Amino acid sequence: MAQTFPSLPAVPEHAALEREILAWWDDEGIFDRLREQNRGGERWSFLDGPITANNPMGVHHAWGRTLKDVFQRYKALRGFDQRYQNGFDCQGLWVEVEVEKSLGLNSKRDIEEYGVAEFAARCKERVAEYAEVITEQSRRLGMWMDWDNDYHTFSDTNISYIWGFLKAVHERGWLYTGHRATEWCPRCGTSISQHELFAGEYKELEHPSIYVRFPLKGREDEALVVWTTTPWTLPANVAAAVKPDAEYGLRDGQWRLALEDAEYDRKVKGEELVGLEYVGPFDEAPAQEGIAHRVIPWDEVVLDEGTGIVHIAPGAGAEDFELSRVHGLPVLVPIDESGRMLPGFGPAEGFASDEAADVLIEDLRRRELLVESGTITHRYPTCWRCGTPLVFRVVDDWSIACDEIRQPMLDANATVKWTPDFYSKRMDDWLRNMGDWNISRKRYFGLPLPLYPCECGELNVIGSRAELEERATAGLEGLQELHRPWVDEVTIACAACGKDVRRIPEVGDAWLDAGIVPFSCLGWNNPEWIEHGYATGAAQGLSDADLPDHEYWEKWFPADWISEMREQIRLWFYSISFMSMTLVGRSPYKAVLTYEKLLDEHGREMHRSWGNAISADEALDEMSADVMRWLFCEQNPGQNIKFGYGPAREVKRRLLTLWNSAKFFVDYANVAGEGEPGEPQPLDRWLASRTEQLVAEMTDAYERFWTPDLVASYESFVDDLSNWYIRRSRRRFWDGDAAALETLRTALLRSLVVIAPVMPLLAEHLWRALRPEDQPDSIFLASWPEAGERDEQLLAEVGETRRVVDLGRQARAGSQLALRQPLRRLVVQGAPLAEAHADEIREELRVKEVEFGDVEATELRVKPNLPLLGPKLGRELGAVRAALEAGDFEEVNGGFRVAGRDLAGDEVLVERVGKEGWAVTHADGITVALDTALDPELLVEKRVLDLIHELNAKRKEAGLELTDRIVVTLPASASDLLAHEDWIKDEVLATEIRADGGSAEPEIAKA
RNA sequence: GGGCGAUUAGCUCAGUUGGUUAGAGCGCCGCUCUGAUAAGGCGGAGGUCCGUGGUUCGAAUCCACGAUCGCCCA
Repeated sequence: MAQTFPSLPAVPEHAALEREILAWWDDEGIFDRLREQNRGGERWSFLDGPITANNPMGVHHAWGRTLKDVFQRYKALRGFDQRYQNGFDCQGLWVEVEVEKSLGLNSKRDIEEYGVAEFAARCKERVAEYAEVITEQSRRLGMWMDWDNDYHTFSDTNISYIWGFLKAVHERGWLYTGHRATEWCPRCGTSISQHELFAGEYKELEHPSIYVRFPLKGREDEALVVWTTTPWTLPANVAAAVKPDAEYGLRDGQWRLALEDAEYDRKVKGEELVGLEYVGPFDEAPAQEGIAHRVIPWDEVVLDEGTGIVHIAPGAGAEDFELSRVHGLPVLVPIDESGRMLPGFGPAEGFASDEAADVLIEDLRRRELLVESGTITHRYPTCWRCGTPLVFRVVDDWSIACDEIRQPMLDANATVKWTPDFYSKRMDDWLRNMGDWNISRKRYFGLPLPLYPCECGELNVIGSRAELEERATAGLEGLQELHRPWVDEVTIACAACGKDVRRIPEVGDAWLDAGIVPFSCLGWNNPEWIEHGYATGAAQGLSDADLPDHEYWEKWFPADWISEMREQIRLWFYSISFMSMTLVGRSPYKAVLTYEKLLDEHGREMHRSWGNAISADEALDEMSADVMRWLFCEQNPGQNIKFGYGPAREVKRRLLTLWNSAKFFVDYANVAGEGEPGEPQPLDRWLASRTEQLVAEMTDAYERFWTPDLVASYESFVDDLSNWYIRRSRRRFWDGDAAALETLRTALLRSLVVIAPVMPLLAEHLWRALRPEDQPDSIFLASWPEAGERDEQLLAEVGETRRVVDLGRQARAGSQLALRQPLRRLVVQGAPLAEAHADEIREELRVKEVEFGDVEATELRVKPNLPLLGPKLGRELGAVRAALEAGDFEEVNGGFRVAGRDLAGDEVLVERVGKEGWAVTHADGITVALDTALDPELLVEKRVLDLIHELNAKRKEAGLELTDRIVVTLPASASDLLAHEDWIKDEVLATEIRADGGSAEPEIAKA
């Protein structure tokens, strides 16, 4: 081996070597070369779900991005042509809120005063800034993507494709508008969806707690008493609900739920109150004009708080709204988007809903309708973005009816291969339960919904930018991009009556933006390829992405594989599937890898305020990219990962074994120079087979998208490599045996290729240190090592041999005899495969002789071979087992007679225990017996070995090189050891040994 | 209320088609090897395999019911 290798430091400096490799990849254009190499090969279509370009990436993103990169790298090593387009999610409320924060804007009114055009510019700048940050972090993680060709969901191209989808939806008759009761954030001025509600906090808040009289009509001096903590909802009251089967009592002119031990003037069932009319609390307000207030029945009336009579305001409560549908009640919405009382709603108009309380209470008191007034502290939901307490509103929303697409989506899901597979059931469950898709948001920087309803009743839906330009009657000249405010200036002619119509002001749900990606990025229905055609509108200047033609879409749709976290079942997986099923009736993906949530290493959520959050930058610096990737790959994706520096330290230590093995090779290969190749050994063939086994296991795990098996297989391989092959072969390396070195190097190189997708940087570094000159300079340009033939017999033999050695070590440990004490004999029974490896067992256990045969032990232990005897004996097995355990059996020519049955030799497992003067151990049917008798020769050899050990320790202490020769001076008392002079010289690289030393200790000097 | 997961050593987790004494890593204690190792090896302590029933010759594993935790839906 003429090559010399750059020496490796004792431990890897991960962060430094990673930066070096990243820079080298850039300098050499390795990624470009890889794509060039695979161009035109078989396709493997990956589709990247967009990451929100709104903040730096978090460690939880790094998990997903690691998985994506692992499988793209694997497929690339196998020569697949792939798309590497990264995606950024660019518009919607997430971006708006961050921009508002940075600008100090506090409401929609603030935004409008700031200027919607200016605001859009700031949003765009924020996206550009964080797209760059995330890109840099992703590169640092080792992710290979086509970074200048990202797709941005706010491009006009993307928007135009979504318009096409919405038009298709409308043509199918699925698009409708309607009322909806929703939690509402008065600061953000938009509704809070259910999942956003859970993301927010319930805070302990103090609110008014008041009891109000509702005088009954036609019953002088009788009134219902209701309780509320939201006085601002009273001007919207239209009904009062009672529980029909509960008892109510009248006392002092007030109807309330009847208490058991109280006296009343009259008691009735709730149902008797139903239908009564009453005077509402703010009947004089214009909004209340013409409203008949009556008592309605409701089984869900809460009886353990309040008065058992519930004030119903369908425009200000979810349950109230539902009741309004059942009972045909009018819906009055008393507050505007910012939570202010609307004109016409009584004395507090113009006040914010929480500030209205005092005014309203005072007004009620003046009119003698107030029974009681106090405060209550309770848990109340707040906005997850800004912490503002939420209110209820009924709003107009646009939705897509989903009943017709439900079954097709379920059918499509049945064709998808999910990993882990139980997520498939979750997707089914979501699809079976999914409600209509609410697509409108009352905000600014988002997808402009292309809906132009006309007074004449026609709903015009524009299907593309081109169509907009065609039908526009004004406003086109200022249309710099398909965003507000510019797009709002464009009017079109109504298709039905020809009148000018305007767009609705709403923007779209961000999942429309992401869901169209399988079409917009791949050029669906696009007649000709447009260079940089994706970099339109707000995306201009941020990306060079082309808009490919339809032929391209045919090639790359559907995706062979996608991977995102489990939330995406009801988000991205759902939206791309919905849109694909609508447009082309096919699932947009064939296989999915989904993963759970990232927690800190103790299993708590990461929170900046708890001090347990780890940023991606910090993690990349402190634990390094490879180690992070290793942690992510080690994790079962179906379970939450506990991520932190503790687990990272463990990984670093385990990677050290690989490093040490590589370093061992480098050190000895350099010393050996052009050493003579020694005889090929069975152990070499074993390592080659073991490597093929690794390749097969790894290939299988990649094909199953199951990363934990990658890590497990690799760690087990490295353990075998280091603790069996290298340790067993050290003497050959010392001798510079080229066959051993080459065997080790081949195994290292092949194993590095198969682990490279998991830890690309370290693998590349070691590849570069070890690669033969005729191999590619980057590991990623090497090809996948197709698993070759392996000698299963040999693998089994070595497995059994190691088993015997383990048992032998246990026997030695039990006998208190140090391993440096040579022994005469080891007898092995029940391990026929190990027989060919007797020499290795002899060396490992330092015995003179290994004998395969019967251990003549004083006691036999016989156990039933259950897989055989279980089915055969059935219920009788218990008796046989008990008899064997009790020792109640006799040996009959190779088999055993027990409990009246004859058992053949293979139907039992025989172990032998206890023998005078022998140390015996057994497991799994293997028994080893170690002769512990010592004799003078063995005792001297023990002293020689002790001496060798001592001298080598001194060499190390003195800092001698591996090749330095020494002169040894022994104390005179050790002169008898000179009988083994040559042996000692050989082991400690001595040129001379004298036994005339005056000191009690042996001494060494450099020769 | 319905659906989907999880529950195994102090901690983090494996556990194949149901099979003999349920494993690994970390941590703790003791011993030990070393011409690569900051490592490695061996042993020890540490287990109600969430619980209760059932199927079976045999259950951590399969079935039923329940508990706790997490997620989704209502």
